[in-house]
Amino acid sequence: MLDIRLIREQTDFVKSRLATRGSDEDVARIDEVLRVDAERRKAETALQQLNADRKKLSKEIGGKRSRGESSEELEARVREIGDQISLLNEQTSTADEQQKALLLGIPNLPHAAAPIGKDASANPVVRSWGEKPALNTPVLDHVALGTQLRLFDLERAAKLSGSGFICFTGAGARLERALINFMLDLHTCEHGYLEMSPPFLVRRDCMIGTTQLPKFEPDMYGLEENQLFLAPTAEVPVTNFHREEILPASELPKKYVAYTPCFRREAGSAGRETRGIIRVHQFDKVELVKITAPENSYAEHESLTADAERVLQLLNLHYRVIELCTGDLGFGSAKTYDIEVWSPGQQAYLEVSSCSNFEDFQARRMNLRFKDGEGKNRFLHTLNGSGLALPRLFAALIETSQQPDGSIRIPEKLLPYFGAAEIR
RNA sequence: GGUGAGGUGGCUGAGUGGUCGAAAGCAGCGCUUUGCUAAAGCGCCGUACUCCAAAAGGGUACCGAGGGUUCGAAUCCCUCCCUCACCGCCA
Repeated sequence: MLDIRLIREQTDFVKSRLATRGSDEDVARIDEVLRVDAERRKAETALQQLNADRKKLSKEIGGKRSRGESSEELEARVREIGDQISLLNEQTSTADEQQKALLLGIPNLPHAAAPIGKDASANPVVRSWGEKPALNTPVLDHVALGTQLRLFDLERAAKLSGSGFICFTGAGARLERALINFMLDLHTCEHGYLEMSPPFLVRRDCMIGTTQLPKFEPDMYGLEENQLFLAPTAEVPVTNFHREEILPASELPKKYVAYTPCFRREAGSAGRETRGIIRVHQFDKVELVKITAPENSYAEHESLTADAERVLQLLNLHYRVIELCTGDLGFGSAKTYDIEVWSPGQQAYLEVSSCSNFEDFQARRMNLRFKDGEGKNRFLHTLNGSGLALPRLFAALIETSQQPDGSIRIPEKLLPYFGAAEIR
């Protein structure tokens, strides 16, 4: 959520930053929100005056009554004021709700240095690591490999839950578990994150806090009766863990890592990148979340991205890092790096992590603050990134590690977790 | 799921219709005095919104949330949420 004061006081700046995202609608919403804001404040000022009058007169009535004097005339006047108050009350709360709804629908301002561009084709490659493996056999993709070695069963999974679900089996299930444990250990023991195992079902307020709602409700799984949502990412429960809190500066930065399954409708993505286990309705992910003072958030963003990259380096998988241009940037993000691992089977880079700095955009929505050195309450900055998302990592890993005889060689770092050197 | 008890400021805890944004204590900050691994005294000490060109200074709202009664609600009524205890059920 953008600061209404910033919108009021630096309207042109806000508009020009928003315009880089490429949506005229967002820019138009600024005028709309300013109009409603002016209305709201006008009504509120009048309301406050009336409240003050009523308060004063009511006290006078109290005084008169205790002295045994008549207060009928005053009471009539206050009753009149009361009527006006309830009218204005409605006006202010309507304007207030309108303003809030508008603000919730306006995306974050891209960072000043963000590459300008219309869509994903304009995302610059920031760096790449390793090289595409030279596989001399006919290269199998993860679906062929997985089927052949019985690592997962997509057909039977469909029997359980429909298309877009995975059921890992045997060595595949074990490899999934090994990867999760490997990543959790890496981030907790070497990168200093605190492990968390949060609920997967979260309340509506949390989904608003981390910007999944209200705008992206069609993409979420919800449980109508009790107003809970299946978290599409651990970002939601973990970031909201401190919602509505004022953290002491001494406790910053907060660094959390959590493994959770993630649930996404992926509405409208049918047929796009849907082969095998690349885009599914439920997948596992290890997520990194940081809550920091504003001064440090960009440094923390770099190190968070590096922490996620480390997973691929240790597994010896070729990847590249791209920065999202203004037109491709997520709704709440000011700056995002995507980490893309190389998939030999698809001859393409697959996104396995998206590392974002939301600045205070989420913190405002969840009223997440800290006490700074001067004792003032200020909004924190929140960041997150996958570290990493599993199915795609799984796919790239087995494709990269395939041997001429059709077996898969397990990377050295995974041996303690997997317990065998190969899958055949 | 049932029954009961509760939800007040950073914490503890008063307050059952009128000068209560809220006593008191603790913690915190500042000053004074004495002086030494501390004590005493005094003062300050919530958040949000809003008015004013700004500062100074006003104002309004907030006692779990939302409604209602009333001239006036922390205080009375209703609904909901949460916490605790006991019972039931249960991985």
